[in-house]
Amino acid sequence: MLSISQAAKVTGLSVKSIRHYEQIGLISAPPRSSNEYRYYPESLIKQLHFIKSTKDAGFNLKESKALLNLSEDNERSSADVKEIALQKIEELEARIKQQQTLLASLKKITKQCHGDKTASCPIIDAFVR
Amino acid sequence: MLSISQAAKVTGLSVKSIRHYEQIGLISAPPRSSNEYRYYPESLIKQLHFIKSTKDAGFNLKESKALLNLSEDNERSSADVKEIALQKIEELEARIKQQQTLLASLKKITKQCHGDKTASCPIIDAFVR
DNA sequence: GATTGACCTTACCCCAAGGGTAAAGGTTAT
DNA sequence: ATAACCTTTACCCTTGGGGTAAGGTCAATC
Repeated sequence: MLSISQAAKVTGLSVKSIRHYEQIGLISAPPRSSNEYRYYPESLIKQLHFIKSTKDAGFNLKESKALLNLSEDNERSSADVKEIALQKIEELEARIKQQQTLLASLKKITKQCHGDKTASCPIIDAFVR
Repeated sequence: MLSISQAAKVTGLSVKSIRHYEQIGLISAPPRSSNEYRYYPESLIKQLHFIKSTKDAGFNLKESKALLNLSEDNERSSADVKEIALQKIEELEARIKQQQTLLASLKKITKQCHGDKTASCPIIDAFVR
């Protein structure tokens, strides 16, 4: 049974995050020792590992929760999992595309700026219209 | 002199945003009529337009503030403006790159999932480790 | 036995950039 | 006068925690 700081260390999460996940019901409350300290059995450590992985993969906590539920559901169909993943892929693609558009236009106007001591500035001009 | 909803309409901002910008000191407080309604002179409308443009270009409010200050500073050097823009470009490039990495690995593991009625799922497996 | 440092607890405020809603009051047109 | 719409302040909500305070606990050293 690991203490919360040990759980944080092995999972790569912060102590604060772990408490937070408990508070929002992402993981269930761990058992407490007589001094009210939280202690994490293997099953919870595994869940925390799982959440860390999904977070690293770009999912938010709500999605992590859904994935965690599916991971523990023996009756699941992989189609349900794949749907969540495909949705995230679409979302990522859209976000990337939008940022690429922003980047391109910002680069374009920035290139035209001399970047010297004079006040004349095409970047500012682009925003003034 | 435009009312706040008229100001919102012409700038493309929301009423809520305009009040928010005032509250955080991004724009100065507009004059009020005897009934305490805010009224926006041309100068403020121009500032709001400017902020909308910078926001659309991907800058956050703090950066918008800095750019707005520079836009009104006759003593500015375009180098200062360009520095902010270049910084944002770097930031965008880094974010895009990171998301592309995420996207690539997510696509890779997702492709391996059959997405059928069986429980077997390489996506879940990737998160369990 | 006492102290020290590291750990734990709850509870509160904070970030960005507003959205939503309520309660109250003002304006405009019919 | 009444409806429809506008404005005001004020408060709570969002995401994913970070920071900090005040207090309790534990293990080790003196």
